[in-house]
Amino acid sequence: MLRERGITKSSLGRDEFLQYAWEWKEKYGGIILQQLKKIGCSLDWDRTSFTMDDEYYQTVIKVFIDLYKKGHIYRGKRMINWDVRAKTALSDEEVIYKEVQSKLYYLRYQITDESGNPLPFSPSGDGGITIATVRPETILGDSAICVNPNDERYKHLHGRFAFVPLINRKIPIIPDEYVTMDFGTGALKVTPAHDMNDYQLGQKYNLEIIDTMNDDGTMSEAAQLFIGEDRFEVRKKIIPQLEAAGHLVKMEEYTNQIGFSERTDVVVEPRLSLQWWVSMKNMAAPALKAVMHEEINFHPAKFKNLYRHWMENIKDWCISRQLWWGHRIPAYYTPDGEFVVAASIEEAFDQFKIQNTKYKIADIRQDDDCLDTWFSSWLWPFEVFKGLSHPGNAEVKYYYPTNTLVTAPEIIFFWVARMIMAGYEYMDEKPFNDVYFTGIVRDKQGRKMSKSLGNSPDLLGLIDQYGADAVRFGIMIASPAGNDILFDESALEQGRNFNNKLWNVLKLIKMWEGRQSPNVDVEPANGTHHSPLTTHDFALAWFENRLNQVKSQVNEMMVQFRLSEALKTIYSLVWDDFCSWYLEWIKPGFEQPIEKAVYEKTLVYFEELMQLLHPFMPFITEEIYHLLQDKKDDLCVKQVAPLQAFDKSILKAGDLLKQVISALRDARNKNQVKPKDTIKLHIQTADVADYQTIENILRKQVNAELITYASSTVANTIVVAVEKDKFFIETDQQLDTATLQAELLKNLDHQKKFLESVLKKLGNERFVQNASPEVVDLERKKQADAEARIKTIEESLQNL
RNA sequence: GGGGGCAUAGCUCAGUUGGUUUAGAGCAUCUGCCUUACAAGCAGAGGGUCCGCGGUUCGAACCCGUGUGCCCCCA
Repeated sequence: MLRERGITKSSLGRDEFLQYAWEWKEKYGGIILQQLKKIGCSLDWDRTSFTMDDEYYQTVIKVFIDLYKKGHIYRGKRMINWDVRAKTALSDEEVIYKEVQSKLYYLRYQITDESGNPLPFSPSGDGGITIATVRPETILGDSAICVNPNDERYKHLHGRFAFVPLINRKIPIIPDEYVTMDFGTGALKVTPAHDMNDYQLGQKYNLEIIDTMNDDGTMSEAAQLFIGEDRFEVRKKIIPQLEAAGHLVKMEEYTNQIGFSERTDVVVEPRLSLQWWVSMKNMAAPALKAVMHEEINFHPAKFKNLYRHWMENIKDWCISRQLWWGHRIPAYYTPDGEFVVAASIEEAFDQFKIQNTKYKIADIRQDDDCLDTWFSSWLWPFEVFKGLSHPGNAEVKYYYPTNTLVTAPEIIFFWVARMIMAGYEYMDEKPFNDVYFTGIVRDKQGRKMSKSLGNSPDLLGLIDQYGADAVRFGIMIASPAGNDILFDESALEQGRNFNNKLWNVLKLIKMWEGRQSPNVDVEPANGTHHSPLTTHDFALAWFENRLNQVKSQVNEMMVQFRLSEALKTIYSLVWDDFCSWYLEWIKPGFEQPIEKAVYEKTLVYFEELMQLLHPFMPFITEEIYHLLQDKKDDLCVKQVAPLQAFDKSILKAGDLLKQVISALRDARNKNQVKPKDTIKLHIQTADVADYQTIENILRKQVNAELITYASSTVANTIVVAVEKDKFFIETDQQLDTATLQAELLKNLDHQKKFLESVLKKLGNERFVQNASPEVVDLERKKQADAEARIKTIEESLQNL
């Protein structure tokens, strides 16, 4: 926003900058809420909260002071990015990395022998070690030379010393795995004051930190040489001097990434500076325990490992940020650098007075830095209910600990871990029971969505294009907990198509609204007696049981946070079981009435399907729920009915029916029987009664004009074997016996191989002895079934 | 440099205590259908040494080891 208006941050004072920041917040902060509403998040929109709200802000400050008093907050040194022109620290976001053509200088240092005496130095002889650097001016701050301990070239030098060229300061040669053997010469100069990584090494080996630079980028007195001259001037000047003294071995062209200040475009200088820290060890202990002992459950659980590793090796938390927007650190300084921590400048001055300060309140200055954004966010689970500003209030008592945190795995340390710590520190209790980690959405190339890449999908645009429910569907179907999802619009298309399907179901059922017949008992062709209620008993009973079964499955999945699986299951229930099977089974003929009982049951089923689907697709399901019948209640608040038991035998019968229908359709297809051509179907089975109950369905589904029961083979027919039963398709079509035979042989081969594998298992004595009886029984059943199928197929082959 | 993860159909991915009729879905592909809810659809089909190797086990996509290739987080 500022950039658009041509304003730079440095041209503004702090107060003016904050004005702009608030303006931005008011304008854009609402956009994300708008998006959440549009995608159907079911939240209490009257109770949004912001960490910079007055009361929350004060709580953050209170917590800082509290932790400081407890001794958990302290000041310590840390490497930061320094802008030598603006003479200010930069946040990481303000550093712009550019690829730069540099030179890599190979410099040779004089070394000592084993007893620490200098070896004679010559540009090529034994008495030296060569390092490579792009910043030769920093050698004046060297504290050590480091080599990889496994590097044969330098093993003899471990424990010896080297001398910094030109100033001859004696520094140790140390071995550490940090050094890469194949970069440069394999020997690294260590300059703790001017390089992040070198600083770490310095800490590890307790090396001297020699700050050779002033805050304006000129050399300091500690450098001994070139004092007061600019770092880049020094780089130019030092090379000829090194060359003259025989230290310069060679120069190479080298491309590297260098950080530039966003504000002044000068090269950023890593610099040690005083920052604020929170010590973490004590707070981490209960937070680690909570997750390891499953008082707090991670979904998926694989993140427990990650969490444990981090918590066991936790480092102190640097909470100061060189920013203006945020919670300003409540530390106050006198001009000579003394400081106190206090809620206001007045309180700070009171503290200074106790220390008999010579300064006036006007001399006191507050810390310029702000707190890390997570230092406010970690209080969220309780302070959002004002649990710290108004301890023990009714809301925090009711809501805390909260149920489930939904968040991204990338902030498991930044946010999740710290909320848990803050929960135990300030509430003496965990902040939530479950943590659900969503996947990170990536683009088709697998890249993370980011503002700078500009590859984030335009959510509102996608909603316009596909609909909110379709977008929700597309994202949820593809994202099991904690796995990244590659954003692919084809999943949204699937969602859109599903919406379309649901509308069409509504359309179909609506067509039946004024077209019901009383329940009739259609006399079946063969005169067998059917139930007095309806000929659709089987379809109704089957779907009702199937619905109850899926409800149980979905319930189980939801409890375990397996959301994408739950959605897939519901999707398949609606599209396959309800639409492709059930509705086709009960659908009356053209302009025929539907039986009242069937119609009413169908309404109930469809409503229940909408309720099952509602959490995933709230808009369309709510709409259909109300369009279907006048309703006083809303799906979004409707309680879910208790789960009901289901009858497995009827589900099995349904599966068999589906299998028979598919097999017969396949046979029709393969024999080029046109969809419109009717067939005569002859069934050879031991269970005639079973087929009679589903005869009407079967006739409709395979377009048969007649179904009879045969006691033996029917000649000149297409033979289809399903389980132990045989089906003979009689048609006017010329039969292609070769194709039929090939099909049967293929099937026979498959069954035989299967039987073979089962027999091999059962023939293994150790299997029969060790496996559980149920498993062995199952194998025996597989054997019997396979043998029966083989017999059927063989008989069919003989008939050809 | 430290840590974590992934590898299953052409593509994107499911597959939870190792045994569920010798692996599932969507998309893509092929065949046949404009069949009065739906062509954004219907009915079918094909497609997989579950990354390589070794081990544990009566039994491994699943557990262990190892190799290879990718990804992420932290520094």
